[in-house]
Amino acid sequence: MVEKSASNGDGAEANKERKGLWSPEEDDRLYTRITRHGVSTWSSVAQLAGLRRSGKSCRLRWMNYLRPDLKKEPISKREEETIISLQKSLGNRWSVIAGRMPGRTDNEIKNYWNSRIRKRQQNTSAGGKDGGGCCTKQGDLLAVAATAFELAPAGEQKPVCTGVTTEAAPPVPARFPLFACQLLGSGSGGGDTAIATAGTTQSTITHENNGAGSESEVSVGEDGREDHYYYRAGDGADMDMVHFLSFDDLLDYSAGDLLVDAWDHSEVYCTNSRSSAD
DNA sequence: AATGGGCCCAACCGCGACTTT
DNA sequence: TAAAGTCGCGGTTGGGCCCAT
Repeated sequence: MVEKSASNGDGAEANKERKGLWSPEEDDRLYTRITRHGVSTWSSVAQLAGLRRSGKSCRLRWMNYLRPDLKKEPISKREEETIISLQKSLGNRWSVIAGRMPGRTDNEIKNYWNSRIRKRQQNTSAGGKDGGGCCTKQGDLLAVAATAFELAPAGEQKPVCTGVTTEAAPPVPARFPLFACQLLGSGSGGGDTAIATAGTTQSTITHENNGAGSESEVSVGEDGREDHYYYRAGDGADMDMVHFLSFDDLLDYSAGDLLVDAWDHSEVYCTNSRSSAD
């Protein structure tokens, strides 16, 4: 870093903006100022706290280190899986990813990604191809669900489903970053599951009840109404257009409406007037 | 014990978006 | 409407730690 010592010399240097690592005294000043008086603008915080730091630097220090709600423990395996799945669907939108992971900062996640996951994936991609895009295997779906469950802030981790049929499948979290659905179309589509992350336009659909565990390309798009997406099977697939909703929408339902298996959402659709077919 | 390389992570930089004047 | 100020984001840098040699 630019400088290591907390205290500079006097004179001209005294008015110069400080850079580099923060001293405990600076941390204390900033923390005290913000917890007592809040933030109007970051540049004023720097001034009023008596810090020779830019507002930008103060903001960064607070957001990445001093904020009381930050988790101090290392990123867990499940959190890592969350990062991987969210990065797949959202790209390098670290602040959005961090928003889904309470207690974690964008900088922390970005660093973690750059220093560990990306390198690991680079190594493994030398061997086998990672198809990219969305999850295509039931195991992946469950893994994503498991990690997503961890996303929910403690107060929101209310199990909303019963009758989970597989030990690996957790309850649907209160806030789930993904879209998921069970096809309602007639014929063999009825037992299919689909999952896609918000904002994606392509995914795959996994057939479970036609015996083969095969997959079809599907497209995801908005049907013109708010928070309302459709799934359309690709060429050759034997299913109709279906509606599905984000798990965030599940918050709109009373507990009684949500007594569904994590991977059997048909009841949700049945009770969701907004998602009825046109 | 010395040293060189790799890794981690705190912090800076540049830029675009947004807000205020 | 334009300019200035501010914020927030993603990319990058570089110091320090750890470990193998």
